[in-house]
Amino acid sequence: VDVQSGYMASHHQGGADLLSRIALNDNKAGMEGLDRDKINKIILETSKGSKFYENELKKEQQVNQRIEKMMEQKARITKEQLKQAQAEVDKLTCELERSRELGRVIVHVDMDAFYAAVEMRDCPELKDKPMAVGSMSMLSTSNYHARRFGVRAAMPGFIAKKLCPNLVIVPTNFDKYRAVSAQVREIFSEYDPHFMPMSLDEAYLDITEHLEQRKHWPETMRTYHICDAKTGGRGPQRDELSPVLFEDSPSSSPSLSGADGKAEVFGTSAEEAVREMRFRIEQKTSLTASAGIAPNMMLAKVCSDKNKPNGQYRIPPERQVVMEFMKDLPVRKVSGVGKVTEKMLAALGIVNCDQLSQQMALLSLLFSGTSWHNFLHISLGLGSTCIERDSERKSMSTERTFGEMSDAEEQYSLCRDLCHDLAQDLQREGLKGKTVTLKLKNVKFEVKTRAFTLQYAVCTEEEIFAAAKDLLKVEIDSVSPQPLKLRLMGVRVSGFISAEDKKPLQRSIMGFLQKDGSDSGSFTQYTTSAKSLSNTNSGTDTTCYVNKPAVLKPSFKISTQVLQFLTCPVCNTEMKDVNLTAFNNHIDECLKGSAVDNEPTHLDVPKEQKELNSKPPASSSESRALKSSSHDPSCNEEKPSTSISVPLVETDEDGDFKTPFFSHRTKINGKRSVISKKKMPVCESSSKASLTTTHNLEAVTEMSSDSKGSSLTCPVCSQPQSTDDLTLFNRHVDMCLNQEVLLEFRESHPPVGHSDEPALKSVRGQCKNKNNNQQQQQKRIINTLV
DNA sequence: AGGTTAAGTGACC
DNA sequence: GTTCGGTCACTTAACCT
Repeated sequence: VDVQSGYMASHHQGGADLLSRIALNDNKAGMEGLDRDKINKIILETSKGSKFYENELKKEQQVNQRIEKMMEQKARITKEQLKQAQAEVDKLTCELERSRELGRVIVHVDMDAFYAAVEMRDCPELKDKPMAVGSMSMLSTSNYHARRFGVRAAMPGFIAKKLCPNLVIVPTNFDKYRAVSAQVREIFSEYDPHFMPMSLDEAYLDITEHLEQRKHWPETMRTYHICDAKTGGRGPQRDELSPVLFEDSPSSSPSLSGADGKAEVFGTSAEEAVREMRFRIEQKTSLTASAGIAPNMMLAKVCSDKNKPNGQYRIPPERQVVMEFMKDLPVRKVSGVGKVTEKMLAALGIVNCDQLSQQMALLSLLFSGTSWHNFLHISLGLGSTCIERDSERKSMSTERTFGEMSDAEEQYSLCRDLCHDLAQDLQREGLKGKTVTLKLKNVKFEVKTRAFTLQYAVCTEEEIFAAAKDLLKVEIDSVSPQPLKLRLMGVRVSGFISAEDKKPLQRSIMGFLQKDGSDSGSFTQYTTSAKSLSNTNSGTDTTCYVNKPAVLKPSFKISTQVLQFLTCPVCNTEMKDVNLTAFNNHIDECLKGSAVDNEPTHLDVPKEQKELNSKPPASSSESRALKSSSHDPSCNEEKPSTSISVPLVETDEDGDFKTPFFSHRTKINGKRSVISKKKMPVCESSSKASLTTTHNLEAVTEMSSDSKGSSLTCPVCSQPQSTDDLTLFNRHVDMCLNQEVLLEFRESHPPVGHSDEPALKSVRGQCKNKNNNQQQQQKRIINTLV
């Protein structure tokens, strides 16, 4: 009879409830009115006894224990506490209410069953068959026909086959999805040049400005013609307008008779603009999309699901309507509330958002600040109202699942492969990180992560492997003489040196180069790897490299600004009209080259510059990349401001799978703005990050500077500096450099990163301030390297 | 007080 | 017969200094 009822109910259901994480999740569109019991029975029978199933049971019990703890905690809450909590909640509610923003028109667009729809479009035979995209072990998505059988995304193919023996499973074809995605994004950018893609098939738009202008548009600008199969250009024979998603799928353009040449005029309202956008998407790609229109992202996201597929829904910007909408909304529908949160809330008798708002005081006592603040936002129908697309990537990883692997040699070998792949990805984006994490999943599906934070940022295969291998060794040793029986291994690098950390170094080098010291702040260095640079004159790799560094990931903007008459501090060559990136590259190369005993290649900057300026190579893949980039709205903000045409291309291998994900929730809590606005005071950032000039210098610098930054030692003259002020310190370093001590410095400190033992010396120099544990690990790594 | 580490949740398909 | 993914961000809790 009270809030406990939900919990009690689940307790008494016994077995059935124990499987809440295995049972069919019919949260998604197209899954209504299914015979859940029958489907769940099949899923259960197929899963039962498997290692996966056993592990899910274990996790389920862990969640149940969490809930029990929570209930105990709840029992200890006094009326007094509750009252006080309520006051706090009320106060915050007031503030939030005061700052409620209803003025923006936010749209969330989501392609319907995207991968499946693409495959159906390109293979008409699939049209009226239940099909899914993926493999026997995992499905990415399914068409609506298959959903009727309970087949859905994230379901293993073999179970799907049990549910639907006639299911056709098509392997994924990401290149195709990326291409279609690019088409769709072109349309998005016309309604909001700053739209935020969340994945290949999904994006948020702020169409407030568009609507403002649209009001004054003549009808001709809002008129779109239906294109038939011949004039459509895109796509194969289209006997129908779009793939059949659902038998009763609403026709997307009811006013069209289907006759060629017919046109439709769209109105000026938000609904009409979005309907127009969806119409154009369908015309262009033969695929349908659904959309939600609301005053904030959280609501827009919920709305886009409401009339899926091929529909849209709008919440007008009125508080009353918003609250009315939220009242009956199940919490699970909100992005960020997953099955565990759902279950925890259900234990407290909270299923919909109305109940959520009723229990806020209690929740504030049971959950962490961030959690209950998030709940409060949801219960008030609040969400982020500004769409920021830029944000810095926090980590990069790669992992692989495979058949049982017990042989240690094989495991090390795989580990190296992973490091190799990861290093490539990191270098493609010019990232270096300090923390290396190894992820292992054994044959019982138990996941372990083991991390180690180095004193310096790394990005090469050797460096990453040196750490990862060691972490792996510890795990292997811990179970020996039994072997580790793995089914997955992954490697991650995080703790990237941030743009803020890099800036002072640019100031430093700019101060060195331009004695007046004007400007500088806007430059962000592109840290390249010694490895990729060493290939500079060795063929395809080079061209690729030169043309690709402009991958537009948030943390990484290349300055293409032209600086006139730069003089290389190493070889003294004067370079004209070189952008900073090329210049940095040159210096790296020079430093390396002179240490390795000058190969002539590293001085070949004019050639590199020529390549930068010249037309892109004719290689088909690259011209494709260029073409798409010229339309890619993501390039907008970072367009080069100069005559040098460095193509700004999104990585064409990883595309949006690596688009950083930020839920509305993150933003609500203010974290996002904190992150993006945060300007770390220079003094607080660790010394090494701030005083490096290029990454080649960086490692050397670390050797001589104390890891905790209590005293700073000049990397050039090796004299400890009395100041803690990094600006002053940088100035000193600049001066030192100016005095051409550099040459001497270079001879006594051969740059690292080119030999077989990367950064070994810098590791050695760093151990002092570490605790024992880390010291030991560090030593192990050193041994490994040696 | 703040960084690291480990584990888990949630998101996308 | 066998078979349950890959990538990223965030939170939390425990631990360490």
